[in-house]
Amino acid sequence: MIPDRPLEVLKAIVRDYIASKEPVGSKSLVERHSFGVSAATIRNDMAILEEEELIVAPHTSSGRVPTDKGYRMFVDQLSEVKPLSAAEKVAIEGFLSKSSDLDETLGQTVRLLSQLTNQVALVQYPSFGRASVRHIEIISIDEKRLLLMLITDSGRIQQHVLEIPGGYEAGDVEKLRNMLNESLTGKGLAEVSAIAKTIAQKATGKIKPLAERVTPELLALVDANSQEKILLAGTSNLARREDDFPGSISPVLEAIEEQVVLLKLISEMQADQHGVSLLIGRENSVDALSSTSVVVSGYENQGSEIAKVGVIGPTRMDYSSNIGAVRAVARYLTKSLGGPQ
Amino acid sequence: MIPDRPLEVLKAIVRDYIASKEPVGSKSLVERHSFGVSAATIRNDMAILEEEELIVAPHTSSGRVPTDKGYRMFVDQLSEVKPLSAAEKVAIEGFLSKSSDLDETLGQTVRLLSQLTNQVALVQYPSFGRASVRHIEIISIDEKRLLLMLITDSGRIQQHVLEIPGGYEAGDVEKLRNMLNESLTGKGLAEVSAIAKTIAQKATGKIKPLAERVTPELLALVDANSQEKILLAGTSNLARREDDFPGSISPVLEAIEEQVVLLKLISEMQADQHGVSLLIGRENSVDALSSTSVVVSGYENQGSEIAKVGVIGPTRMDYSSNIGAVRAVARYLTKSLGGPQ
DNA sequence: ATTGGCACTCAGATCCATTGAGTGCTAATA
DNA sequence: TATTAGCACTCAATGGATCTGAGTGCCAAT
Repeated sequence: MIPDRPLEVLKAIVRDYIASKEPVGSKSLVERHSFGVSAATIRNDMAILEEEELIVAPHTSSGRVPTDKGYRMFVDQLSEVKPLSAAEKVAIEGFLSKSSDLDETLGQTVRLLSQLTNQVALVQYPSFGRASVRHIEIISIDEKRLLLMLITDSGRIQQHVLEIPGGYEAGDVEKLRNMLNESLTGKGLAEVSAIAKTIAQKATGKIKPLAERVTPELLALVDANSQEKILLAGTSNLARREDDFPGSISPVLEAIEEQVVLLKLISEMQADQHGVSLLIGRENSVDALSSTSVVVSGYENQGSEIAKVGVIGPTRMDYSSNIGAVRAVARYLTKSLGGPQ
Repeated sequence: MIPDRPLEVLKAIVRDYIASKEPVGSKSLVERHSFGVSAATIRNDMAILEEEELIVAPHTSSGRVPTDKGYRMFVDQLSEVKPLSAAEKVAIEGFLSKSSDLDETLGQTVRLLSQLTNQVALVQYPSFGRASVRHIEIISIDEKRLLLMLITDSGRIQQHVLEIPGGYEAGDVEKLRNMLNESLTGKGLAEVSAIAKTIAQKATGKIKPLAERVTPELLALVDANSQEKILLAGTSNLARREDDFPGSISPVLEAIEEQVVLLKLISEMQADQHGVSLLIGRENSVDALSSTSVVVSGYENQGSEIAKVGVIGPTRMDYSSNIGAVRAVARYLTKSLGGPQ
């Protein structure tokens, strides 16, 4: 077990390094913090930390830098989540209380979070998993085109324009819509496929061709809905931290733009005691992201977690603040979504 | 007037510089191109070009680099638009022929264009200007909530969820929807405001409170619709060109993420003879973008230009290919949007 | 108008000495 | 046993000094 003072030293090293971006040495440590012991003692403590691979020296005889493991210990045991300032709280409330449209809300959330943290922010669209059909609508656009809409109880709205080469009759559309809603409203998206097919079969007379045209599209909508989607904001915040990335930022940006990769990453993350989950450096499996950390938290709609929000930035980030911000934004987002229910 | 050979030299300089990224000198010029004259002669020509501020020497006694003015002359008079390869054409067709949903189409377009050009691609959403109402729909979501939708003839769909604290009756909703559609379908968005207000006033009996609740939201939708919007893709392509930007790319990325700035920029651009319009370097008024060039083309729906697509990248870009790609994508996009009409 | 020749320039590479923050170790101390 | 002062040592970074070579501008000859 590592004694207390060395851990305090680790804490100081992480803080100083985050603040200064320079490897931190024993002398500057005793200057800035009042450990009540001499630099030589601190050096001994640092030797222990190095032994444990919590810190590392970029080159012989230079200051030390936290390792991923060091950061991990820092966030897990040594740091407290920094609560938001009053101003920040006001900003969040003002930002999120405006709209009841999901698209808008998520868009604002991600921008807000990126401003709050000065990192790249991301928000995942409510995922399909447990969602169910709230309503299906078919709207006439013109003589040969219909707009098919699927509204889920997570608030997500998916639509698709449908060509009906031979035209259609308003009454038929009406009937089909009623049929669909009667059998599908409240059903989980996973069940839609089977049910919709039986509807297409049961349909008779004039409605049949229409039903046969519409139901496959409906399934496509469900599919599209199940396609996970991520919103990003503040990419330039990452670029501003250029020198935190060995070589070039470009591969990092590429990886972040690759939604599939990101989705896989965050979907594997499980919240810890703070309600927040994070991956530090190489803890994530994406090579290009080996010098970034990801902080995410789940947000909920009607009491069940539906998706995640978070930030991604250099491992050398201010974990205390970022965890606080992500957690707060996730909470407000939950409130904002769950509120109108 | 500048004689012919110097212009040829300019052309060669631009090409070589784009390819090599190094300032190009007289010797390497005569080596790579067969001018049939000696390096000294080329030097004389270069002196003329420098006189005209078409090229410039980064430092005394080094090769030359094109100025913005030089690039401008290159694209206007010396280069031809490179036609797309067969493979690229196939890629475009395959990409764009899939979907009839505007959101999807634009999303695919912008990704396609960024892949084709290896630049940051952008597409502007159809702008409100000349759009008119195609259809208004009000859908019941649950007892206390309605979904209000506005569909414009440019294909844009805008929606908003509406709380009706006291609940509503289905029949009333139906009546209101019919009223709205009768008076508004086909009207320009600009006229909606006035008309909608008279509807709210004319409404009587039970419908009145509902109308008074819905019409302001409808106006808000029109407003939201008039809010220009840009889709971006391929930001990392810019990062990959890091060294084309003096200092840091970060301000460039910031400027590009700032939609308002970009919108202003591209909305002021008017297509030239190629159907393509471009701003080179400082020709645009945004300081952070002084070392980028913007290539855009308008795309159309039903014969009237509705918005722009294009790319943005370092001034040192391959204009011939990029102009070709942007033009082609704009055309295919027009076809893809206009087609189903 | 073109060219070979030549002196000149200057960014960038290479080399070298210096500096100083920081280390590890040891022997003395509390 | 834990701490400390002292000291030799390391090595990245800094700042000349020098060298190199691609490239220029100009001039006299063709």
